[in-house]
Amino acid sequence: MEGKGLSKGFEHIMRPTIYDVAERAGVSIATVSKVLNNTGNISDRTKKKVIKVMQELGYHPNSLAAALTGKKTFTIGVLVPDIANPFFAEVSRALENYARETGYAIILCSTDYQLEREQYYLDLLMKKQVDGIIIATEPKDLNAFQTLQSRDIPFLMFSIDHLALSSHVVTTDDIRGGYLAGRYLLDKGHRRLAIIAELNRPSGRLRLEGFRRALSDHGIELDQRFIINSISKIEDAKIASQKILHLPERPTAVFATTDLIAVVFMNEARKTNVSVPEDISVIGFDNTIHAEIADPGLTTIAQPIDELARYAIYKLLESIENPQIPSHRIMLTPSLIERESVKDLNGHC
Amino acid sequence: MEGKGLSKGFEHIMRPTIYDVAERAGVSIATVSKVLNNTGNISDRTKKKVIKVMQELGYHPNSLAAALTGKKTFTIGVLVPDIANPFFAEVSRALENYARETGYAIILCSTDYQLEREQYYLDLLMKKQVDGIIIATEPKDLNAFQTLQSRDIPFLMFSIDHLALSSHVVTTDDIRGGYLAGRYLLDKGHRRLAIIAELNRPSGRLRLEGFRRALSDHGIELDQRFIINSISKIEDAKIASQKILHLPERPTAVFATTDLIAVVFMNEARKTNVSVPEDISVIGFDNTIHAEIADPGLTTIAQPIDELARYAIYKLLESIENPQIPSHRIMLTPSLIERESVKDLNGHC
DNA sequence: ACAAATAAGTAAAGCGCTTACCCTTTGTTC
DNA sequence: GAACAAAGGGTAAGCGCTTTACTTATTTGT
Repeated sequence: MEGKGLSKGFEHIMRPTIYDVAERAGVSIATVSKVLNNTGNISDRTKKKVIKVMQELGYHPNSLAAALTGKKTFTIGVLVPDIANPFFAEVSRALENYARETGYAIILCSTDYQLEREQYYLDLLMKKQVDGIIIATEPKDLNAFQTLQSRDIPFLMFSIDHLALSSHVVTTDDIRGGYLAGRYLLDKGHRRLAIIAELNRPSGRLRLEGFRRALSDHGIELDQRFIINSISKIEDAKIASQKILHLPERPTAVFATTDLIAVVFMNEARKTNVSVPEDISVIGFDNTIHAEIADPGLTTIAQPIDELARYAIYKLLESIENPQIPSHRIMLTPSLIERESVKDLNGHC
Repeated sequence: MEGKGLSKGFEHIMRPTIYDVAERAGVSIATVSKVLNNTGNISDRTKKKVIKVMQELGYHPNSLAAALTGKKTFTIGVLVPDIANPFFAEVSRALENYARETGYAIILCSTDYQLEREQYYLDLLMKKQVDGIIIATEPKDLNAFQTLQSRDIPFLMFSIDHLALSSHVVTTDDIRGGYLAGRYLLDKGHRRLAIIAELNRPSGRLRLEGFRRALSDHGIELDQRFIINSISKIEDAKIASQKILHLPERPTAVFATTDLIAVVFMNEARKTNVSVPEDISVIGFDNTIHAEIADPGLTTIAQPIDELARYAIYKLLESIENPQIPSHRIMLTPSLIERESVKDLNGHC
């Protein structure tokens, strides 16, 4: 036993180990381990004594060593494209919260939309032996994911989907979201509708699809010229907004597939002396802080972030416990948050 | 050597270890370790062979095991109060970015302003043997930090400071920031100035202090009634804004100590038919996306987030390498981002 | 051509913990 | 009070890697 514990005279620099606790408590390391994990049969008296010593020594078990034997690190990796994007910031927050509740920590990886970083991080997470991975970046390189599959690392696609991958998926029903937006505008009496969509992203296209269906269910075909493409960045959104504002026959309502685009549109409208919602109505998507802070408040489709996160953690942990479970895809329904950016045209007929 | 590697017939479930690589490459594990870390003397031929085998096996070294011997985990913990707050989201992004560049991963912990979570996370991070910790939450419980000190875990306070703690500190010079805001408004000819400040936070009070000094340097005393307290939340900010808007003698300019407050103020002003910047000028602090997206664009004091993050990582790694280095406090100067929310009164004299 | 120097590898001892598996005490039952 | 079962605790073998100390193969100088 001698020689395993604290080197004498170096107490201040060596962190105490299980040997130190054992020695000082006059028990074996097995006993200490058992009180640590509440396993085996240990008398109350011994337990108390050991715990007391741990506190005296300021002992914190080394979870690395534990993981090396126990096989679990209680860490999960989360891959997002951009943590500074309010949507992903909210997502991270929610994921982190549920992870904590179940005793897991999160390694956050922001890929900045770069494929190479995606690879780098996936590699890193594997090296760090995370117990599972949540992926919220659009998969560019299927290879990397196939590696995950083949190495039996549980993972889950969050808020995105890929047909080539048979993994767990937790996502918002974007089609339904788009439908919801369309339906709402129609209900409010709007007939000439435009959309600014992120056509380069699957979710943007799905939202468009839902929107289109809402209209066609109502006997209206979405005019091709009223579909404007834009990525969710301020400059791009400005350009797209101006296109809409200068359309020969201006629509009475616009559906923007992200709140950011919607807010930028509202600003551009104001600059062009077009008032929201008096002259033109706007509806967004995501219900980020932008929607809440905007003036007038932005009516928007809310992704059920908290629910998504809860399911994601739940499903992931489930498949960590039992990798055999066949993969599910869970699609949660978004909901409409009504604020003041859509005018009710019905009173005016 | 036999018996250490892959259990036959279980190749698909056991991840390959250094033993498997060694066996298959016909070398010892020491050799494999050396090519892995590029240490020692290994011939090119052997190196190539080993690398080839690693690829064939899809071998990823277990960094836990490495950390258990090598003493470093290449992981740092980051404690923020709320990852969904745009400022901290940006901070996390920047920190993560610099950490990645230096080969470190980040465990992100969002305390949600709760003391108990702070403790929980600090404990977790110690268990996970992080190499260092960056703390961006205001220290409520000095005890916990003292533990860090006593256990010789390098840590660094980010964008906050505490006089009782002698640790590394990287922060924005809030006083100078407030001064900058005041100076700018004065330069633009404003004399009747108000401030909405987070008086419950040190940074808010320092910004107020700087603002006050700018005025007094100019022979103006900041009127006590023109100092409004508010936390940085929409509802609170609305109330504070209304107080200002209904002041008997309305100020010509307002300094809000966060962008969120500033933007809410702009919205409230608009609702009250007070136009920004025509009737009242506004200047914010932080230069978050809110400022950029606002209409009119919000003139604001930018915290040098990227620089702060760079220094923070740099300093932390430095003290990981060499814990003897005496603690420094680095204060970076904020800068003014000019947009359209402040009117120049000078032309009108 | 041969010792000295250097290059290329290996064996083995941990790192701090978990976990079979084993050995003592006690208490229990008839 | 003999026989047996828990309860309480200890021993020791790893987990996958790094590293020191050491052996053996290959150059190099003269």
